[in-house]
Amino acid sequence: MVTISDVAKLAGVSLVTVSRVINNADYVSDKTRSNVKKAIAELGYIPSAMARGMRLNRTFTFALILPDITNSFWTTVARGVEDVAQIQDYSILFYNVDEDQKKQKRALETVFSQQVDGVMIAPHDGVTENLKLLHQRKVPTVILDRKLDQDIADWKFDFVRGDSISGAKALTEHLIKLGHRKIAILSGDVRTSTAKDRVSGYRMALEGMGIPYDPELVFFGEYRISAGEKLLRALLDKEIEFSAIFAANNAIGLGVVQELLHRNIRIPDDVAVVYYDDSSKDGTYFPFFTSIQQYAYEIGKTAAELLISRINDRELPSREITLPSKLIVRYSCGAYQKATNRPGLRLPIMDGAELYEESHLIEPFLNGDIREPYANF
Amino acid sequence: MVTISDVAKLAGVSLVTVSRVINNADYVSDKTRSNVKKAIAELGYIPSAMARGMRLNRTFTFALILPDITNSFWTTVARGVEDVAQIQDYSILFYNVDEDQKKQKRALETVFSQQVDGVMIAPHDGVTENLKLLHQRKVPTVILDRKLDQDIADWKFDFVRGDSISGAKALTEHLIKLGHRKIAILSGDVRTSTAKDRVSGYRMALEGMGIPYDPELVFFGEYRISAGEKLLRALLDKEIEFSAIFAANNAIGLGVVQELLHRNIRIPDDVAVVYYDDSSKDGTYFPFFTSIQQYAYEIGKTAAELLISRINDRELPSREITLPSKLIVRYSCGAYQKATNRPGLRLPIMDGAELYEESHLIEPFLNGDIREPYANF
DNA sequence: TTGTATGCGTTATCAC
DNA sequence: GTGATAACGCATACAA
Repeated sequence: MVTISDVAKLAGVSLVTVSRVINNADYVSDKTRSNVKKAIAELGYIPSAMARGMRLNRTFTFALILPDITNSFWTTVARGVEDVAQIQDYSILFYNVDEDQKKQKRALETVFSQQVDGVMIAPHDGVTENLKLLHQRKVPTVILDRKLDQDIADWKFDFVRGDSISGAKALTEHLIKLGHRKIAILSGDVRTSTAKDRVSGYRMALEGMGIPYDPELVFFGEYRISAGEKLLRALLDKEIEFSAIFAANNAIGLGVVQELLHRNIRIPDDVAVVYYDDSSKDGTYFPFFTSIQQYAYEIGKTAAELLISRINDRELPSREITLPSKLIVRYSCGAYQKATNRPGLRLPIMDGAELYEESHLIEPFLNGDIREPYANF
Repeated sequence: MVTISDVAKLAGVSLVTVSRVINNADYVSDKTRSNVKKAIAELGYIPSAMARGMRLNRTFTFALILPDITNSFWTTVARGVEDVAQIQDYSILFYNVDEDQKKQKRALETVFSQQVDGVMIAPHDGVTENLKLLHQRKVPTVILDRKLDQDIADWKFDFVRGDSISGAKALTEHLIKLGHRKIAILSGDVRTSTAKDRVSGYRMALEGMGIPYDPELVFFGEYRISAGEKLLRALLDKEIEFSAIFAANNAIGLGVVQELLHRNIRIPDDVAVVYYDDSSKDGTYFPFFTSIQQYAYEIGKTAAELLISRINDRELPSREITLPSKLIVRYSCGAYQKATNRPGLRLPIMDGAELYEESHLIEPFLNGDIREPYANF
């Protein structure tokens, strides 16, 4: 391995001078500088980030800890993070933790040992010991898309999330307007704030429109395909009446659809399905269902920006940013005309499968700093 | 920050002894050991990976350099990599490079400076200077899903990829069997081997069935949505006859579909569409189109296993693994019955959008080590 | 404008 | 069984 001393030797200067050239600090004569640069090029010298990190106590690396890199919502968040990181010359240590307590813990331990400059995490539950460690060790931290239970006013964490409450409210209201009264909601892990908030929004919509909230129709599980299948089975096993299903994320939605297909239950003839987290910018994923689309890319981008600003100034007050969501309404040809009596965008994908699509930005329900979505999304 | 000396002080031993306890090496008396462990717990000591890395010349980290984390194919590959990494206690430095030469170069430079133990990369083109550096610096490297142009027999790189040639051949043969004779293929960047191989497979299918290969119907561009749109426009601008489109990956497919919708061209009434890289295990992504599904998770998993084995033994001969693909045939209700005169799986998603789906493992065309897909996929 | 000396936190080597 | 010391590659305080 070629080190700074090798360069120094070749250039006939001391290694301090080389260091100065690299960090273009202090005074170095033009001649020395060019000599050193030549030597660097000749040897293909690349400074060791490790040695540098040790000396500076700064690694220009942060950790990104996500529940599931296979889920397009998180993928898009990651993309937002990556784009900012690259511009600012940060590297990303990536960890997939599957909403698994143990994996999250192990990821965080690794992260501590790696001495990253900051952490972005979608925590599994409200507050864990691990999160507390982030606070105690004063690691700059951004909480992605979720809330913490515990009062942590002094923790100096930053938060970026979608507006789950209004999103779920809008989605539920859409179903109610279509005439549904018995709406089942299949949500994620009850410990995640989004799973709870989406149920809250659902409840607000019902009660706001004079429909009683029935706990029998509310299910918590996990944000994964298998959970969607399982929750649907649980719902069917109860043998209670319902005409629509609200899947609290895309994975649950997939599970629901699969299980419905498996049982030969038709959508939307027998049951309507809507879901949260339509992360496709393109609308061809899950093309039949009305859904909530979050500004996932913006969530990632904003989070990375917050993190970097905090790394540069740890005394910043805690910031909390909530981004709005979008309701994507999709009807079949006939249903749309019946409901609205006007034409929409026609998606002639295949015989009889025409589709109308409309998109509505949702009014924020939450107080606080609701940022406008960026124009470039 | 609490260091090994802090622990030593508290435990009343030298830091060497603490190191021994941590790495459970050598002889340490049970009493000392438990004292040290207590001190570690009390202080919440976590060893510094950086210092450790410097001393050992080993970071237990590898780099994963992918074209697009937003694409479900790469996402699934990444997931396979992550799962193995986690089990083997490796961290992953992740870089998104967008098939962009400059970004790839910068990622690799960062990677060198980080002194990762190994690199997994889907290289942008056949051979770049950067890749050569990986060889020269003897960084254990796995090339993901692509081939290199240049002869690199002595480079000791490992390779894991899908069987693009047979996949494309099978997909094209499917179209030919449906009666298509003029099939346009919209492929990726001409410098990526997959873009070329998919065209080769396409050509083999045509010529194998006595249909002349027409270069006018062959387009290279990029593996992204915008390129799909652009290539389709280029195709239409030529005003030549065609009845089917072969999109060489899912992103191009999305672009094609969007542009077709935009122009009110119906699928499959006016033109048939098939595509490569249906990475959804669930079949609800892009549900209308016949497609090739690769064993993306296995590609990632295998790659990580190869990398780790090479890290542990750099003298291993270069290995090349090609995983087969699967042809997912999807018909509309009517088309299926017409074509096969038998029933399939009915997907009653919505009025009139019934769908039949069948899946066929593709016989490998390539010689060499073709591994069976794992059962757990 | 340049160089010398020191230390970041760890582990390998050798000595006791 | 345990400890002193050197070394990994770099950047800084200080000296020249």
